[in-house]
Amino acid sequence: MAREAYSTRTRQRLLDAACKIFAEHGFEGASIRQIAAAAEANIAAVNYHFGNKEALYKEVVEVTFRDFNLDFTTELSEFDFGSPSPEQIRQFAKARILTGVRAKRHFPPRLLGWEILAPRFGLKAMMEERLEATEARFMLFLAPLLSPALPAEQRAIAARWFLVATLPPPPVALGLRKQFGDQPESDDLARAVDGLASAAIAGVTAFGGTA
Amino acid sequence: MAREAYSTRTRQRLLDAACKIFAEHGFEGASIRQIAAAAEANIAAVNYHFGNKEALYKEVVEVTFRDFNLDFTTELSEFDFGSPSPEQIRQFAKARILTGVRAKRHFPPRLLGWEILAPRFGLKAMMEERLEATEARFMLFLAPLLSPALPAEQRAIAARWFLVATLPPPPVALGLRKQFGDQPESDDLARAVDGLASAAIAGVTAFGGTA
DNA sequence: CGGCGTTTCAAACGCTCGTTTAAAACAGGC
DNA sequence: GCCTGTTTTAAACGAGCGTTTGAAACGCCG
Repeated sequence: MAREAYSTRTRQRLLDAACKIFAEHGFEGASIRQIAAAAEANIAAVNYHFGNKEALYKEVVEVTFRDFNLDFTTELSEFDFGSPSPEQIRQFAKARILTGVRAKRHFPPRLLGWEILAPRFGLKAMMEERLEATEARFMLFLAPLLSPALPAEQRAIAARWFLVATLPPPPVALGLRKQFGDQPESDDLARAVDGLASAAIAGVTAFGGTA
Repeated sequence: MAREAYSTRTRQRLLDAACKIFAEHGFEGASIRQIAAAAEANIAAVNYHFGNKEALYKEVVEVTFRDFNLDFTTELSEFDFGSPSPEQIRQFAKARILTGVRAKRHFPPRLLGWEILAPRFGLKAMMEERLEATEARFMLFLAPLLSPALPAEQRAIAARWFLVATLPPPPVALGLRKQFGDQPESDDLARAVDGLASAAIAGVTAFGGTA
């Protein structure tokens, strides 16, 4: 019992350190030694608790994305899919943006960034699977904003665009954090998030048009 | 003369291969041996022609970003800064999007992605410097679209957002390329680019608002 | 053809990486 | 207080990395 707690504490320290360092440097750039040092553990502890570097990385991706609700299943489940109102979509957008900006500890967008640039170990398939699984539901959710005349393949692009636009990429998220990082509840931050949500919604609404 | 051509040909092969492989795997993930093999050259050739891996990488970033007009100085220079029309901004957005989608050979957005995630060797400073140098001009350029009531710091976010929105990130660019990669001049691609431009413009226009 | 810089090449260097090993330190049950 | 299984540790291993070396191959000029 106490023994287990003793052991799992080391394991947890390693996992926490790995989340931070993998997000920061990517899979290739992070080293076992670096992670072990940050966790104040022995180098061999990683292999003892996780098997190898790859398994550790997989677990890091798993918990990071789970914390981030990357497949946004839980986010979407709160909304009415029968007839979502624009206001609901707006709430979804704001929640998604805020998650990205607030996620300080592990900085999931960074890890996601590495995965997008260089998907590893079948994680690409895993992510695509998740995205496809929720894409159909998401299209229903987004439908009220899209012009009815929009062809199907353009709808797909619009949906992906909206997801990207509401997942603040590093240049934007970093800028926001630099401005508001110390006051995560400030009105200014809320206004900025509001602005981003407006932009995303207006953008996806205008997607089909030309003028 | 012919000797020089002989030598520079090897150098060029190395540079081409390096552009491709660095964009694909990043700095850490790419190896000199891999690059040399792709260029059908000896491993030592890299050090002979470029000094070391870091110098090669710097040159790769230099030429890739130059080709991509990353600082968009040349792009912007074609426009009227006194009183740019919305149509000019639209042209700028479309040109920027198309550049990202069409850039097949070295896939500059990928290299940019690596640099954003893990800036190296002072390139971060270089990029920030370039961006800051043109940011003021760009704000002037973008002014007609922004609500006059928008505070300064929100303008900065809006501008950055617009740049990101018109630089298709891998999920969007790859989707477009998968759909239209084999027909880079098709009407469908033009329509998709038009849609993206509309989205970016509508987004940045709506940035300040709340409804 | 012979001498001379330039360019290429195979081999080796030192280093760091992920991983393994075997012994030490630990906690709990008898 | 010893025995047992679990966890931690220092040390070493082989592999791959970026880089260096010294000689071979090359193209050119007198």
